[in-house]
Amino acid sequence: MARPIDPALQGKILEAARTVLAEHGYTGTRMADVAAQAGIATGTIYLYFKSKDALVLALTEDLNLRLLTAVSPKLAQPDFALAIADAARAALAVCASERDLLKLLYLNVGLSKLVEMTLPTYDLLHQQLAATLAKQMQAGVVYAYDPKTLAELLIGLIDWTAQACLIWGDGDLPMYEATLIQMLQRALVAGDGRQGNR
Amino acid sequence: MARPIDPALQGKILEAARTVLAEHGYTGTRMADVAAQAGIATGTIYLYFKSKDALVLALTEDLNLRLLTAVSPKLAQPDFALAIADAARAALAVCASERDLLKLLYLNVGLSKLVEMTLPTYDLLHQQLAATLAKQMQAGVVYAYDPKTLAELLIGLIDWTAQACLIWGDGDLPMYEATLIQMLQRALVAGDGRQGNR
Amino acid sequence: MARPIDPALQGKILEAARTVLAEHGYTGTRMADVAAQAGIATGTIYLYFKSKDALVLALTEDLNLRLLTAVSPKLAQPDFALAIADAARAALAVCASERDLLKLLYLNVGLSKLVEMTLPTYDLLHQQLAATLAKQMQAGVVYAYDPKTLAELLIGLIDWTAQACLIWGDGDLPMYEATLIQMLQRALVAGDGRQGNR
Amino acid sequence: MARPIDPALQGKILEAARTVLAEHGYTGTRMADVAAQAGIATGTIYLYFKSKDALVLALTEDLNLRLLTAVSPKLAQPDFALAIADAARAALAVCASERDLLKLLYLNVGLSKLVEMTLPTYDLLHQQLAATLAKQMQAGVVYAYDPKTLAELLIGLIDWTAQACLIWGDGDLPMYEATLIQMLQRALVAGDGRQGNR
DNA sequence: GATGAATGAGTCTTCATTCAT
DNA sequence: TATGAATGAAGACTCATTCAT
Repeated sequence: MARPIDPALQGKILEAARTVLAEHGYTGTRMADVAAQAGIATGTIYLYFKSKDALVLALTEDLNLRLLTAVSPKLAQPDFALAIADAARAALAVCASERDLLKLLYLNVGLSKLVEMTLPTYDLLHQQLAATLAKQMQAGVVYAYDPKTLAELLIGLIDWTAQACLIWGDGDLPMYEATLIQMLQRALVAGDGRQGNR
Repeated sequence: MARPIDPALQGKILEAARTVLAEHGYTGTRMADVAAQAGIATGTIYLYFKSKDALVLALTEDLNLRLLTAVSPKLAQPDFALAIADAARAALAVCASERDLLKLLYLNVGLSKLVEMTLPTYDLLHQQLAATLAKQMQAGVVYAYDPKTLAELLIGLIDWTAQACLIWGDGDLPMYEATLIQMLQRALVAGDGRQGNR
Repeated sequence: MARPIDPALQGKILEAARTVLAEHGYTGTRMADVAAQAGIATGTIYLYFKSKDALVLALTEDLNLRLLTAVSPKLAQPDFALAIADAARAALAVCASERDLLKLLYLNVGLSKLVEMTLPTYDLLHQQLAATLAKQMQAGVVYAYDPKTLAELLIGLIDWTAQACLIWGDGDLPMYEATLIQMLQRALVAGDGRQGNR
Repeated sequence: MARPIDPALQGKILEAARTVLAEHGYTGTRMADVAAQAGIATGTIYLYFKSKDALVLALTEDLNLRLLTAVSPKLAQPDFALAIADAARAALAVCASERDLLKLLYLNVGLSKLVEMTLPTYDLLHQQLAATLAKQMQAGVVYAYDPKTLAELLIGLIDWTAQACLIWGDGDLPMYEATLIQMLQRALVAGDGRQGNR
């Protein structure tokens, strides 16, 4: 047997891609650059990723997965006001730790493909959030909205907050975080359900 | 390009660019295609726009200007709850009428330049909204937030709503509109400040 | 590759190469495909053949050898008119049985190398034919020509017939065969030397 | 109006292509080389030819056309034995004058496309020859053969002669020519129809 | 001003070949 | 000996931009 295919190398390539893409953007990044950054030959990339697009797509899925993993458990908390706050913080934290990637994906992509394929992890997050919201609405904790639409807007709001702060803004995360969480709690939590949890 | 030779032709080019870009995306659009769509020669475009990027940028500014024009007067209303609702509706209406353009700008652009240059009309809108919010906070109508951060998040939320509904979603604008406006009013309007606004 | 380690495997590779080459042509065939067809690893091919070109060349030699083996005894017959007919038939039969290979070698090769290296088996056939013709000319059986030139043209004519019938044509071998043999006999056999050629 | 498309340039490109291809073969020729040889930019070639293959194909058609033009009038002569001789000589002369091109097309092409598309000029020649042969058969001048098959084999024989002499051989055209013409006349012309035409 | 032919830099991807295992 | 992952050179083609007319 020759060298077995190296799972670590895939990660290495993703890492290299992230670095170079963050620096030069999608169009500005050459596969050769990624290879060089990863310390491998150009052709090797194609053993792990079908194309440049596929490589970037994998990066996107990776980010979505991290978000899902971070946010999901927070949402499960019984105290919903707290759940909102924690989930928002968790999401922003992931985004902050992946600022470069975020910057790339939201600004430089230009992958029309990205649009057409619904990313599975995004859907998972959306469904979970909608379900949680629906339950809390029935419990009277959350104002009555259309759960699916609301879930969509909430994800977008958090997403945007991350962008506004980390991409265009000054990175003053606490300020954005506080504003976001207050907005969310007031917009969602009915009655006196919210007691000044920061 | 500075002083357009023929303003009508410039408009024609912008219109053509919008059509082709909406169809094929930024990368997929060739200047020759735009020229063909406009019924002119390729080189002529360069008499009106310095580059492909400049052309797309002009399109963006155009959209932003329409948004500013539509939203600005609504915000000036004395009843803030109403102002919010009207402004949101106006913004969504503009986006809906420019669905093609919106789709392009948010998904296919990939203009790294876009990031670096702050769009003047965006700033105008942002400042006006922040000022309005600040005033209403002092008046006790709006909860206390950081006005600039809040303005940013609100713009993003509306922006996202437009995208979620018109780009990814099913275009069921009333549903999204209602959800958005309720969220905004609950998140912003303090006390009993909101009375049965539609 | 010099002294094949495993002759059976070498044959297996040749067989696989023929199959894949016939299907996809020279340029369209990847060494990996040949390996897959042979059920071995890519690198293994290089233990038996120095390069892709060498592999194809070996295939060519193989065909030439078969032709030589089939045609040679026929030419040795005393009745020259019969010899011609039999030799032509034998050559066409070999070609017909190797149609795939023929197709490849004549159409898709593109090996500039092929030109520069005189194929030894081709030379053998050519020399034998020229010698036979010279002898028959001296015996007055065959018209006077330049033996070597004539031999060359005859080989070419037979070769072409095979191509015309099997590659471009409809494969109606009997028709081509009859036409070819009549042509050959009339062009070659002097006087009434030809009796009852089939 | 900008520069009008230049028909002369197309010829210039073909000429350049022929030169470079004859020197380096199909695979060995880069479009950039052709452009350089023609004194133009690489991209310009693509204004006149869709692809590398199309360029080579055009060259082939060109050669076929020259052959047709040269051979066609010769075949129309009343004295068929003379017609054969003249046609063969004309064909060989064209091939000789295009030796480089011939060399390329027959040896280095590897264009599977070439096979699949029946070249129209080839068909023309084939049909004309078959018709002439059929007429002469009815007149008793030519032995009875299947006209279409015979036409095919004759073209091939001439073609091969050109190759054998000009590509692989020593270029001693008169010898090949004489051998070819004698073969043709003996194979075709019935009775005493042939009187010592050289 | 308008034209559109010409430019030519730029890069993704393939695949024959190698070599560590 | 066999493997097949890794290599990396190589090139056709595109298309934004220019400029001669």
